[in-house]
Amino acid sequence: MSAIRLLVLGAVRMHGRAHGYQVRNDLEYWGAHEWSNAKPGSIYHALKQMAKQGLLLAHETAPSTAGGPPRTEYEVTDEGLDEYRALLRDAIRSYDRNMDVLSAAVGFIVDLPREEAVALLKERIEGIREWREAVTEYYTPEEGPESLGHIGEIMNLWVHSADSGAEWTRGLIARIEGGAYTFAGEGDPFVGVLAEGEENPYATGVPDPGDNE
Amino acid sequence: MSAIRLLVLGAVRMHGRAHGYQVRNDLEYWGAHEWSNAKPGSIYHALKQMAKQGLLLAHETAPSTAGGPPRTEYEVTDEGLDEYRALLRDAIRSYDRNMDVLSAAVGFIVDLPREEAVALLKERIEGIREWREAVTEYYTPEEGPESLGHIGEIMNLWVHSADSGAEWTRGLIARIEGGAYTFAGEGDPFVGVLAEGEENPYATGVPDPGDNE
DNA sequence: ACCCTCGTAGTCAAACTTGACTAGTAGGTC
DNA sequence: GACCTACTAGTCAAGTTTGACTACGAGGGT
Repeated sequence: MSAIRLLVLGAVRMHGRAHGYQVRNDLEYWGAHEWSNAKPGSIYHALKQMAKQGLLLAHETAPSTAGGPPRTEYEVTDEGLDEYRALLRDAIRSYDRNMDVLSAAVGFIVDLPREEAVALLKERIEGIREWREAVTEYYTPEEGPESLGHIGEIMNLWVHSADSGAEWTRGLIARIEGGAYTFAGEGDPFVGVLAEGEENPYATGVPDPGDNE
Repeated sequence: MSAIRLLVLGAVRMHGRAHGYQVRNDLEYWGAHEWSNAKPGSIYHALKQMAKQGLLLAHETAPSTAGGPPRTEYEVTDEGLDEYRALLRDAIRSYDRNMDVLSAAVGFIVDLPREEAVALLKERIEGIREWREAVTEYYTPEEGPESLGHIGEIMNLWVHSADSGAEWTRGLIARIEGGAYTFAGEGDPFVGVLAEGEENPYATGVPDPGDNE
């Protein structure tokens, strides 16, 4: 599962009502193009698809205030809200070796109560531990680890990265338990979207962090 | 870019001539289903696509030795070999935040001369360093890092993971420079595919390393 | 003889992703 | 006043990925 649905649902929800271009700008503001496949086509596709599935409600709107083609505005339905929360919880809880989903979820984590966030992160650590154990046991041949040759380096890479992920998760838990950030039901929520007309302070023109692909 | 083309080219090349099911088995043997999108559909699609592009040569074959539908065997063309090497070098050199490509490349790294492997890995470290610098500088707001709120945790996650990737890379360089493994032109290459009829010692039946998605 | 399962080899439709393209308005400038 | 660029908002075809499905034969049980 890619992160795009979670990102789009989260963005629309923060606005209450948003059109595709607004979502696009928010994702750029969040830097999501750096760590997820949040390209225009994917965003518009996700909006239409989720509208078809009843997760979003589409409103046709007049041809826009300042130039350009007519736009469609979307609102999250009750069903969409359930889906959003399910995706969010799943993304935090489960270790799936692709960080885009986790990154998106971290951006929305304050939508959960503080205790639940911590509990989910602890589930995550446990999942990493289990995964690590299964993999190291499974890929340890009887003739000793050397019989794998350089192939063992692949497992080494994955285990290394799992350990690093667990360490980061433990750090985040500590900060959250230490009272950092404002979670659900703790007062004014953090505002993470651009208001209509507001410009992205991190927008293009700044040296691109070098996609050396 | 996904890892599937590199994996498929590499698998076919190791056999000299292989049909889709063989490639499929090799990838399972390598554990690629754990760390890449190597599903049957993707593999057969990649084979057909690369045949159409002239990277592979397709041979229609008699309806198989032991049951089942007729199969198509593939061979890597000269053009395909160039592509294979280009993909391999690129995958090692460039930091693209998705480990499946790197994992695949590590599996084939001994196809390169030892010095080149080390040089490419050093390029990789340099790329990570540049990426890290650009990102930390870019996403540090003037009002101090606290103004980002919990959003800063996303950057924290990515930087943490980049550092971990660099550390792993340094470790691998050290092992290679220390003489580990057998590289191109250093004698009998490591055999990493299943012979016809050979069974996968790591095959299913073993507890699945828990895809908690 | 019949059924059931397993292994072999692959196809296919539906969904998703990508990158290039369209189309309209505003604003500057020569 | 004609042209050029930038911004707004989105569409589209081509390519890729997914997960479920097909079809065939061998082997074993009853």
